[in-house]
Amino acid sequence: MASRCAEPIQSDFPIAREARIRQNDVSMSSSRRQYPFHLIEPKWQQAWEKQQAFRAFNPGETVPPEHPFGIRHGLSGKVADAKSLPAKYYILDMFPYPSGAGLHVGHPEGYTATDILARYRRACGLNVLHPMGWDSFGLPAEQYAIKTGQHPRKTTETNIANFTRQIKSLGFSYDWSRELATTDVEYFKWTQWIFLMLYNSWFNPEASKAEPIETLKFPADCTTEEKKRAYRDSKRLAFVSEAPVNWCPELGTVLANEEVIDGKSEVGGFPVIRKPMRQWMLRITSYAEKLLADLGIIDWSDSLKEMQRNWIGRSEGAEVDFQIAGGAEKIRVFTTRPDTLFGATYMVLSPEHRLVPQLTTTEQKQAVEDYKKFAAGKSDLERTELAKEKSGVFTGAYAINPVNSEKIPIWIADYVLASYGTGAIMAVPAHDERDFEFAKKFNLPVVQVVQPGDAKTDWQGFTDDGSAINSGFLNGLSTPEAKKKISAWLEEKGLGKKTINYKLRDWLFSRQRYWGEPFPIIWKKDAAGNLYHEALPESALPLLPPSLEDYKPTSGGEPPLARAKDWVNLPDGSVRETNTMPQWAGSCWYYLRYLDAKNSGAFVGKGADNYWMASNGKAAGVDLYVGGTEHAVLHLLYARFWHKVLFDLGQVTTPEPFHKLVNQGLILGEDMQKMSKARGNVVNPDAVVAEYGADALRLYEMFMGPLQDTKPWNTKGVEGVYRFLGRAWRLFVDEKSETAFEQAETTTDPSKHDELLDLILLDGGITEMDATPAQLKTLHACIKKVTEDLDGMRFNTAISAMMMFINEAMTWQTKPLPVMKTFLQLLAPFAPHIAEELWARLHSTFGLQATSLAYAAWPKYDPALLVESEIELPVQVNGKFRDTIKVAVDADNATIEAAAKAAEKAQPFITGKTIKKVIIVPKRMVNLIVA
RNA sequence: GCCGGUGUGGCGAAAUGGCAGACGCACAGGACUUAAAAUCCUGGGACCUUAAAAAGUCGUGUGGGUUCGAAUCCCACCACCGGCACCA
Repeated sequence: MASRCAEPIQSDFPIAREARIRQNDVSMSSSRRQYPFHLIEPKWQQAWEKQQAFRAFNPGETVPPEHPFGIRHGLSGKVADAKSLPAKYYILDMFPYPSGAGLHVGHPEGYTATDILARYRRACGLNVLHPMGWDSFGLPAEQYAIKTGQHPRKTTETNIANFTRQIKSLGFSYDWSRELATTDVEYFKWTQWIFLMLYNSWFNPEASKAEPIETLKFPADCTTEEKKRAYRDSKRLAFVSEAPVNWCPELGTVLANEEVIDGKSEVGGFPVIRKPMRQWMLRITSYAEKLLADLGIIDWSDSLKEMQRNWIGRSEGAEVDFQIAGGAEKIRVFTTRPDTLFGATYMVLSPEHRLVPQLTTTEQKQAVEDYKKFAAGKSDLERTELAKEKSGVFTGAYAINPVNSEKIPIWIADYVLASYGTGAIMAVPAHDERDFEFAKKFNLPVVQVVQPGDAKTDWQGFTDDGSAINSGFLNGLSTPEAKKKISAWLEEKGLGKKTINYKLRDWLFSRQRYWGEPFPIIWKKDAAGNLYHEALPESALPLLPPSLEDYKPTSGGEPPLARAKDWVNLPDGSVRETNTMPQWAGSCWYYLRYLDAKNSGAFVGKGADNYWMASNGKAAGVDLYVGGTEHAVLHLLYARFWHKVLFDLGQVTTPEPFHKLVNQGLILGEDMQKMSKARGNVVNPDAVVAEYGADALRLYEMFMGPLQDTKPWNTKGVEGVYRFLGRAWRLFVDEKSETAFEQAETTTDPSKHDELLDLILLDGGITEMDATPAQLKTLHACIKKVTEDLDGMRFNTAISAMMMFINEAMTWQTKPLPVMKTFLQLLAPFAPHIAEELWARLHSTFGLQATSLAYAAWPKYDPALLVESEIELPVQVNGKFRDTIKVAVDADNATIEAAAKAAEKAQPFITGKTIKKVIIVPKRMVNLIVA
């Protein structure tokens, strides 16, 4: 605090002057720091960086002399092999997109949680890999380039520099030597390389895995080179498809299904329309079954697994062929209810179905054409909005129901999707809500074929299981039995077979953008003048994008890359692919690159993959992955898919990338609304760090509540944990160090900081005396709670345990050195700067050798110290709490019963009554049951 | 509509079958101070009673159930949040 006036005041004038000065003092002292975090935090951040304290070592790498990891584990020089290293722990954050807006308080929430655990596991003796990087391709930098002409790389670099500064100011223990950006040439070279792996592979259904394209056998009719090429191209995991895609005019690009929400783009919320285009697709549908099944071997939340399950959307049923009346063709439908076949009174094809033109009768031709136009013109958004009202037209044609030879009309309607199943359905209006609605609107017949178990239930629109009626040889069978019988019957007659369908669609993988990875693909013409594609050789990688003056799509609607004529057109007449990959490409495998970030010969070295991804006894893959829930069906599904392809091709050793995954909850603004610029409720971490320090921000974000929960920000809450840190500081530091504080407050010269810190002295109450049993008990209770809570990721309650320790320790006259040291170890993962500072001071003051707290072995609690000789037991009468009694911890039931019956406050409730029963739960409570 | 989650003081929360509300915020009172800030101490779910307390009653979204005993387990309902949504 600034000096108080000790001199007697002499005259009126100086009084006024003094008052003015004091007023200044007030405003200054209101921002008086609890402790000099502004000196401590940069100091330790620099120390860690200089020491490379958090560098993780791969087998074969060299541990520098004096490195704290080497000291802890007795390692120096070259690490011979994985066996000479301690067990690994790979803890990963979802890397951020470095936006121009900078870090948001939501980022440090997950990052702090992982940092605490990384530091904890390091203290426990594990070799911890904790990396950070940048998901730096993406639209905003490109849009800025279109507006200003500034190259997206420039914008990206500026933003990365800002993110780096912000993240480093929070003291996270990342291994920065492994930093990567998806826009690095040396990184996206390998993204392109993995694309070539996909391109050069096919999914062998017999082996149920991806294999090199060379293993694909050609069918007999593939006689020419052209036919063989076409056959191969139809089987590749990366293939070209001319199909209706999600086109977003506003963004000027196509989007994947996962990027379209309610008919609008996930980014920006712009309308999306269906448009047929030639696009690159990845055959993720081949992996639907594995992606579903392997959810069983990973430790993710049920809700997240459920989201992926729903997205994959597996459903079991049968395909059934319907003969067209008077025609040669058959229409194949998919149904999950083959047992209702007798109730199929009409059929519906999607308007785009390939048989529609040929089976439409002349009379209906105009109506069908008009309807097709109407349906095609609808945007996805309109389709959803109009979903309530069914529409469709009759084709004039009929089909034959194979079970009863009935002639049933064939309609087209847009409630039948071309892209699911076979694009055609048999309609059973009695037992399907949509068919029922359609039948009502167009007066089509409804035939009941399932009897509900409960006679009171209306059979119209009854979609549950029941028993079959009006169904010939199925009559009387329960729905599951009927399904089995009809499936067998269909297979026997060659009319159909059991099938599994998925909602999951192949992944639309190309974008009409500049700021993404170019495809390593060129297009050529064959003798007949048909275009075909060819991959560039690995030696041509990285394929760099051309430099452009203008980043807009061409006036002809071609992607921006098409503007670079010299780049597109090759001397031999072939042309380059001008689409680029989506932002997801880079994020699909970054966790693998961290394992071996500098490898120039492979996307990841075998040894590195083996060591970091191998099972650590419990799990294989990334041990813990923390990030937001917004990637549930995007990044997390795509990355699993790529990983499985790489696994099948022998490129990685684990079938799943992320063993345990935790979603941190959203942080809302103080007004309980989602933080947004428009609402003006965004909290800037820089401002919080400037006012309270990084340790306080970290601690507050963890103290707010459970990591997974959504919770509102409250600046007063930051002050609360900040005060706690201040109390911790004052527990260690002599109050006479005030002078140094005051100077530290006013000094802006950083070269004075060390000097000022040297003036701060330890509290005289800290001694080398032995701790009292009570002190040991307080400490060990805290060790136990913090350790268990860290294992369970319950950071909020771990912090409250440390608060209790501090509250108790503040009453101590003497503070035993070992107790104080151990407490700092518990605090270190949460608030590493203050803990390191006090740790170093304790050691130097007592003439001890200090190694970085970051690698000090995690303390163990001694259960013997926590044993109570006497315990308090609640006494209940008829289940209601009445009193507590004190008994010896090992008291027998008779003693407890006697004590309970004698409990003073229980007397009014038991005197004059008979005790029928006594329930004693050892060490928990006594319940007296009276009549 | 379907799937998943959540519901506890003025607020963030704790307790996962055994003393509801730990820890923190906000608030109130006190100490220190000429004063304030900071710090330290004390208090606190509601109701009833009281000078004050003690005692008592009620209390974890609502209604029922299981149990000696329920915030916790079961059934039904309500509200909010997230996801999916014509997927046959």
